[in-house]
Amino acid sequence: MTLETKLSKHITKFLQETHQVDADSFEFQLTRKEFEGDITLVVFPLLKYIKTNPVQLGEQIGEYLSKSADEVSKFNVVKGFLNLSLAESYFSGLIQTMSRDKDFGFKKVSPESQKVMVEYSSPNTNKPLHLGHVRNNLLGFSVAEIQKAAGKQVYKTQIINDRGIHICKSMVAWQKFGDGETPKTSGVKGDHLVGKYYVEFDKAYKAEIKELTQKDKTEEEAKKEAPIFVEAQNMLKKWEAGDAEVVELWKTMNQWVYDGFDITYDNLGVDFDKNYYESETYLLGKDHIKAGLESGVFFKKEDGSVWIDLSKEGLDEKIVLRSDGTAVYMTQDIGTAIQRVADYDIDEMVFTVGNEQDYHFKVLFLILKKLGFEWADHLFHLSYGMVDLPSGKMKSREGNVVDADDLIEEMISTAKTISQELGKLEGYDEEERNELYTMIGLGALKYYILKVDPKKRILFDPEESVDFQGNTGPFIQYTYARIQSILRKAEQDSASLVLSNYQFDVKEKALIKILNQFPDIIQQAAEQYSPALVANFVYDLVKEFNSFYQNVSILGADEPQQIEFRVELARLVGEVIKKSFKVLGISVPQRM
RNA sequence: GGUCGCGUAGCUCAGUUGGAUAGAGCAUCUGCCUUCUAAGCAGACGGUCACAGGUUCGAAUCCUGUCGCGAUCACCA
Repeated sequence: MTLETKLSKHITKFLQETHQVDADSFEFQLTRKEFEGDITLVVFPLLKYIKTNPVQLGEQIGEYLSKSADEVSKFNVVKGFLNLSLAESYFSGLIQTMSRDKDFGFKKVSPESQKVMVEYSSPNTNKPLHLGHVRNNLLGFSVAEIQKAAGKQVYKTQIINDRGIHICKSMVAWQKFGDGETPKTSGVKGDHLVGKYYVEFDKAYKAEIKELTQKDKTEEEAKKEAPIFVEAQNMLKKWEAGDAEVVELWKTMNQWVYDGFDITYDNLGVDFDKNYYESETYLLGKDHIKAGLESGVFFKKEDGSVWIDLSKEGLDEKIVLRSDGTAVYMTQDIGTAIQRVADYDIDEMVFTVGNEQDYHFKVLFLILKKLGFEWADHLFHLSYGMVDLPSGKMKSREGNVVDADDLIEEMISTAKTISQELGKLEGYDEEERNELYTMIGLGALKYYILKVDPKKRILFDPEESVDFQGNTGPFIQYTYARIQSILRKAEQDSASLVLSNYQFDVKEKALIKILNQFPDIIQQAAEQYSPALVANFVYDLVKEFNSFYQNVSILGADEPQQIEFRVELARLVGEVIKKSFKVLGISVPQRM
C-alpha cells in the first residue's frame, strides 16, 4: 500500500468520527522545498464537506495523523496546506525496499503481458536519413523501451517505403548520369549515393521545366511533360509490370540504401524486430474496402471511386480507392494495420509519425473502428513536432538538411575535443577512449532531442552546437561516472544494508523521495508515450545528487553506518540513472 | 476560409487529475579545486505565463474570444 492510501484511510476515519463526513479521496502533493515537511495534504477541497477555517481543520487532521499514523512524525499548517514530516523509520523502510529490488521501477514482462507494436522510422529509400528521422528514431525507440519497462511485450517495426515515383527518380538519374558508379567504386555510403542521384534528378528536371516554359508551355504543362519526369513515370509502370531489368536495378539500388541505413541505425543504437516493405503491402487493403462497401461503411461515386463520409465526425469525405481501382495511401494503411494484428496478435499499436499526418491518422483510426475492429480503440499516433532549421523547413531535394550521419560524427568529435581538454582519461587506451567519445556525443544528442515534449517542434541551429553542460546528457553521464568511482573505492556489499536509528540528513531524505518516484514516472511515461518525462525526472535526480555529493562527504562520513548508507544511496542513484538512460537509449560510462 | 497543434526569463525548455512566493539550463556577473572526478557546487541578475474576458476559495493549467506561428484540408505519400 502506498503512503498516500495509508494516510487517506486515516483521514477518512477521522472525518467520519469527528464530522460525520464520508470522503475517501484526498489531494496530496510533495511538500515544496521552502516549507518543512515531506508530504502535504491540500485542505481546501475538504471545505466543501465541512464549513470551517482551513487552518483549523488542517491542525485537527495533523494532530490526528501524528497520533495514529506511524509514518507521521510531526506537522505544520501554512494557510490551507497541512505539511507532514515523515518518520525516520519510513525513510529507512523505503531505502531498504529499493535496495533489495533489483528490478526497481521496471515491471516484469510475462507471456500474459499486453502486446504492443511500435512503428517508427519508416523511411523512403531514395535519400539518406536526416535530423527529422533522427527525432523519429529516438522517440520511437525510447517509447518502445518505456513500454517494455512498464511491463508490456513490445515489437518494434518499420514500414519501408521502397517503391514509388521517388525511387524511380533516383534510378533514372543514375542510369543517365551515373556512369556505373556504385558505393564500392565511389566509396560513398549507399544511401548517400542514391540520395545524390535524387538531387541530380531534381536538377535536371528543373532545367527541363525552365526550358519548356521558355518555349510555349505553362508551368503546369512543363512539369508533366518534362522528358526526364516522363521517363521516371514509365519506369514506375515497368516496375509495376514486373519488368526484369527495372526490378533488378530497383533491388540493387535499394540494397545500397539498406546497407547505408543499417550503419546509421547501428550508430544511433536503434533496432527493429520486423520490417515491412511497401512493395509487399501496397496492394493490401482492397479486400477490406470491398467488405466495407458491402456493409455500407463506404460508398461508391459515379466514376467508380470509393469514399467514406466522415462529416458526422466533423471531418469531410475521404477517398479510399481510386476510380481506376488502385489503392491510395489510406488503402494500404488499412490493410497493413489489419495484417499486423494478424501477424502478431497485438493488443495495441503506436505509430511514430510527424504531426503533419495528424489528420491522416485520425481518419485511419476512425475507418478501422467503423470496419468493426475492436483494437482500433488502442491505436495511438505518436505525433511529434517537426525539426526546423533557422532557415526554415528541411528539404532533401534542395540539400537543405542536417544529415544524420554528419550530425552523429560532429557530436562525437565535439565530445572528443572536450574530453581531451579536460584530460581525465589516463590509463584508457585508444579503443576505450573512442568508445567513450561516441557514448558522450550520442548521449548529448539523444538527451537534447528526447528531453523536449514530443509534440513540440524543435528549432535546431547547427551553428549553436548541442550543449555538454547543464541540463544535458553528458552532465548526467558524468554524475553516473562519479558514482561509479565512489563504488570502486568503497567496495561495499550492497545486499546487506542495516539501519538502526539512523538520523537522515535533509539531502538524504530528498534523494530517497525522488528515487521513490521512479516507478511512477516510468508508468506515466508509458501511459503518455513521453520519454521527456523520464529525461526531466532523471535530471532532477542528478541535480539533487550533485548537491548532496558536493555538500556532504560520502566516504569521509563520521560513522561507519553513515558511510555504508551513503554508498548504498549513491549506488541506487546510479542504478536509477542507468535505467532511466536505458529507456532513453543512452549508455552510461564507468569514467569520463 | 474550415480543422488541429503551439505561444512561459534574452535563448532552450520544465511546470501530469486547477493549489503555497511560476522553476531549471545556456548567456552575464560573484564565490568554491591541499578533501569521494570543477562536464560540478553555492549564489546574483532576469517573468504583464501572447492578449482580453469568464468559471472559483484558488488559473500558466479549464471555458470563450482575439492576435501570432506552424501543420493540414489532393483520385500525393
